[in-house]
Amino acid sequence: MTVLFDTLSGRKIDPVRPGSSTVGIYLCGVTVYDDVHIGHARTIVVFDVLRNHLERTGGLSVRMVQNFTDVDDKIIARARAEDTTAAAISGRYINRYHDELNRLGVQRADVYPRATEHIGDMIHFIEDLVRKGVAYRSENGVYFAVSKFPRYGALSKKRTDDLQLGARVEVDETKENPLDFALWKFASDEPTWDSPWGAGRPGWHIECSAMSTRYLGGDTIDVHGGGRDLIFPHHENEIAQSESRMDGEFARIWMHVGMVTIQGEKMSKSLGNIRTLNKVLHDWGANVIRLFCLSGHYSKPIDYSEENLSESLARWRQIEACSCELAHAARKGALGDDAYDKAVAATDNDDNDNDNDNDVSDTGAEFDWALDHDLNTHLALVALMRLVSDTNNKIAGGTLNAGWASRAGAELSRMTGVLGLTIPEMTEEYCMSIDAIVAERNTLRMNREYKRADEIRDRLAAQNIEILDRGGGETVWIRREPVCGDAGS
RNA sequence: GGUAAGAUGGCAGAACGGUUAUGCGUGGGCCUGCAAAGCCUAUACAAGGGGGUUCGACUCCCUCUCUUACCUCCA
Repeated sequence: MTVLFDTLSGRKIDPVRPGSSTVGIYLCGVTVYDDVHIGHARTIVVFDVLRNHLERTGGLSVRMVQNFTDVDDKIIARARAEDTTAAAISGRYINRYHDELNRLGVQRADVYPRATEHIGDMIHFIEDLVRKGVAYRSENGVYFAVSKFPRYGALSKKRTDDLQLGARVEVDETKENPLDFALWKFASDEPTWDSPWGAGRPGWHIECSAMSTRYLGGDTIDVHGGGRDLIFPHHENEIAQSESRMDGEFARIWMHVGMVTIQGEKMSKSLGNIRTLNKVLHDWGANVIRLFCLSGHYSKPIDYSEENLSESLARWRQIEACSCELAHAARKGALGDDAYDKAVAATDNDDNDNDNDNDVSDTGAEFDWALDHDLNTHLALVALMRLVSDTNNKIAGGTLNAGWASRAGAELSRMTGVLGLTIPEMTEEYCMSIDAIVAERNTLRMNREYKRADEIRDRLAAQNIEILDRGGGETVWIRREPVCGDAGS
């Protein structure tokens, strides 16, 4: 059973309802007026892993909905600045979003609803709220009356009194209460939509309430999440408006992902410390970024730094090497190297003979256990790395046999699959061609023609193939994913 | 000013009321034609300060200090 920490109740809750085999997840996506950055990416990667874990390990069917906010003052401002339309701006960034997240290895959501395509739903939603007497029309728009929702502040653990005292915003005198938030804003400049109250645009929060209702069955959502910074006011307001309308619980679990920081400070436009996903992807590659995003618990901040990324790179290098080692051992077994396996079996008997098989499944269980417990990816990574180091131990001890290699190989690819890491596929032909070159080099080495042997090694290195010479004339090669490394970020 | 979260060994970062986290780094060794990778071994008094609860606390409670986030758009 998987449990996730719910921000609202402070408890760990099973995202799966009793008797159900499906989980509905709504992830608050991005406002598409600029490039996606590593902070957005972390949130999305976390939810991607959650989804993989529920689907692959839990055998559940996950419905993933992620919105695009494509109507917003910033989009409009940007459109003006570029002398184009808001739709052109949002379209451009949505395309980039898909392209970059695809490169990051993120599985596509089932639906990507856009605010502008659901104006009708939002209007109906607001009408219901007005009818219920929790929303009112004023000079500048239609507002939600926070005073009509006693639980307001429950998610962000704020009392409405405190909020009023601390308000730094300029108070809009036309509102009944400074905390009231806009459901519909009157506007005359494009883009606008007609509504029963007048032409204008929807407020920000209403889109998520309307679209999550539409795409996740209209009942209580299983998991609703996003970045920590959305807790207030965005999610708080969503709860207020949605629960006022449906008279029930809006979401069973509120899951919030910590910020990505730069030297301890939140990444933000105003500080000018944004690292775009595009750039980071170019510098480190998808696997290293994902390992970085998963290196700490999702609820805590992680610091984007050269050191931290390098550590993730080192981890990735080990995983890569392990995968090639296992493939190598499995190939050798497949070729019927009986003498080899027998020799290994003999060695195996010396120490704790048959606990080898258990090691693999134990490590797999440890991995699953970690993810089951509030998606503890850090601990899951520890399990993954243990499989790597167990393999290395066997290699060093000369006890790596084909059977273990194939089991460990399968487990490794299962784990990396859940984490969304991609080890490049290698065709049989490719492996054989590299094997042939390696054999040629080994012949040269036996003849002490080291200079020519080193040339071959260099040539392979240029193709990102690393050569590991082992005793007994055995050589293993490892395919490396090229990574630029971060040049002085 | 209000609210919340957090302070773990050189760095990163978990779990847990009593047992080695783990990884990176660093020293030494093994392996190699040389490398690289890996293995072995060593290294770390670890728990922000002060109280308390307990047979026993890094883990629970109080307090102080500091950090970050949120209170405006924000993943």
